[in-house]
Amino acid sequence: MPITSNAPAETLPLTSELSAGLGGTPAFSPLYQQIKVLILQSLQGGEWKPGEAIPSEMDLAVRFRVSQGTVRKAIDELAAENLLVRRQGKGTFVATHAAQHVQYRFLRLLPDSGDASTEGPAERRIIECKRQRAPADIARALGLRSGDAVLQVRRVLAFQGVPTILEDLWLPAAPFKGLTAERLDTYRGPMYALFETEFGVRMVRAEEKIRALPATAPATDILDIPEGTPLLSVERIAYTYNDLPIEVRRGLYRTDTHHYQNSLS
Amino acid sequence: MPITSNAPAETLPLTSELSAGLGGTPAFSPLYQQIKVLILQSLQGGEWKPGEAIPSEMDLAVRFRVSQGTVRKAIDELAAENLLVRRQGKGTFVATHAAQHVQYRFLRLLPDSGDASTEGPAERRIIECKRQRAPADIARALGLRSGDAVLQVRRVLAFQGVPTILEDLWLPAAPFKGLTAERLDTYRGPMYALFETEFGVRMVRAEEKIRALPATAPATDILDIPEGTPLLSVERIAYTYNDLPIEVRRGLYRTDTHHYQNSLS
DNA sequence: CAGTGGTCTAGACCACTGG
DNA sequence: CAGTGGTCTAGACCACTGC
Repeated sequence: MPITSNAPAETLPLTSELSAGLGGTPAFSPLYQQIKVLILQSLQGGEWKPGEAIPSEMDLAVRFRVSQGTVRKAIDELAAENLLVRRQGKGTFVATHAAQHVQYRFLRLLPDSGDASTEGPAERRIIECKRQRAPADIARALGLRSGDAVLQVRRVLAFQGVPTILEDLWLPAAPFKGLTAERLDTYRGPMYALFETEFGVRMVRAEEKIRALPATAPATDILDIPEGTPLLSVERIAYTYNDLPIEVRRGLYRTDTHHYQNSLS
Repeated sequence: MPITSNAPAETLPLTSELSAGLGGTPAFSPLYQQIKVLILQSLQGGEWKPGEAIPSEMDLAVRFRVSQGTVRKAIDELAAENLLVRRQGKGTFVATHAAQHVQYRFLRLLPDSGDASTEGPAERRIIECKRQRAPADIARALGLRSGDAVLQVRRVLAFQGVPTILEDLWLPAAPFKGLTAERLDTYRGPMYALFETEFGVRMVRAEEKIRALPATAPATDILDIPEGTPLLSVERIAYTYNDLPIEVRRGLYRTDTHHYQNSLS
């Protein structure tokens, strides 16, 4: 047990300290959970960047003054949450939205026949990217004060020439200072990969609310469909480390040749 | 290592035997994976029924002649797949669709405001349950020959008096022999729980394809909505053990007061 | 209090990767 | 070949449950 450590290790994980809170719940936290938090902090602080390898399990065990098995369990959980990727014989790497074998990790829309690979990459077009005051609902979702500055992006995704997705995004202006339509247009690769490399913001997980809605004003033109055509409305809130909401995205999906795929278990 | 076992243990897990396949791939399989398969077979064979406790880790370790840690890792994975449920201090239990704190584990439709608990349980009405020959697409999805007998069930779910979901189900007739509208009507609890207790069929996972469609003939009447109203079309294939498809379900969801909720990571 | 799952360790060995 | 993650073991101890 690393409890008796006196040499300056790192941030000493101490079960006893954590347990010694105020009256309430004992708040017992296993060692590996504490290690997990420490690793998380290093990820968050940018000590290891997306795509890079983190130190080996043995190195981390020495650094945190615990056994390899304990580090292992911490990494196991982080890998299960898709924050880290293990590769036998090579190392453990920080997950990234770039250079993954799937183009868009959070996009669940697939072509009805054949697989996505036969379809080729989506064609993207940025319609606008402007700075504005946050509407009340967006501010609430992002944890901002109503009226705080946000960036709004509108874009279209097309598959094989057919415009299929119209999306509006809202991002807090502060962390994304300098984001322009030009930059979005010229970047090759997923938008979330650009966010990682340019702004150090990594999208970790997201929640989506899905509804069926009739097509109205701007969507009918942009997606070239008759008014009232049923569309899939996908409202996403994406979170970065520490469950901090960092993006609101509202998408309208045509589902005449594609479908939203979901796995339940 | 249990390789040298000569006393009749159970079904001796032998890495070497598995590796000794034909030329092709070496097909190395860790011990814990082999234990996992053995546990899976016991689940499948009904040795432990849904809701029951399986033997303790130590008992299983003795039975399979491996260490507790190896059994533990096998159970960990089965628990991660929602086939088993661990309860500290009590034991490990076979997962069940009955008596879970969520009413329908596979239903992702939630009320827009408030949580599902404030809404109360769904009211259910069976419209029909008939035996027929499988249409080609259903037969294909279920791995049957076209024309094989299937049961078709049509039902409506209503929330607070508002009919919201119209569902059609197809089940292979053989395993569900004796299923009637009467039985479905009188059963209290999720339909999947009835399938477990009455027919020994446990739904393990499912895939859903989601689209937006305009309401047409039967749905307009049953859900009491105008023709053309956008509805969420949810096509589900549910699988039992061994990835065997066992149910096709086509649902039409009203999403004016509810939404389909999904988590991405 | 006994029995269960949960944590932690230490050490041995295996499988995979790349130089 | 060395270095990495992956497997397996054995044993000690902890936390939770229910009798």
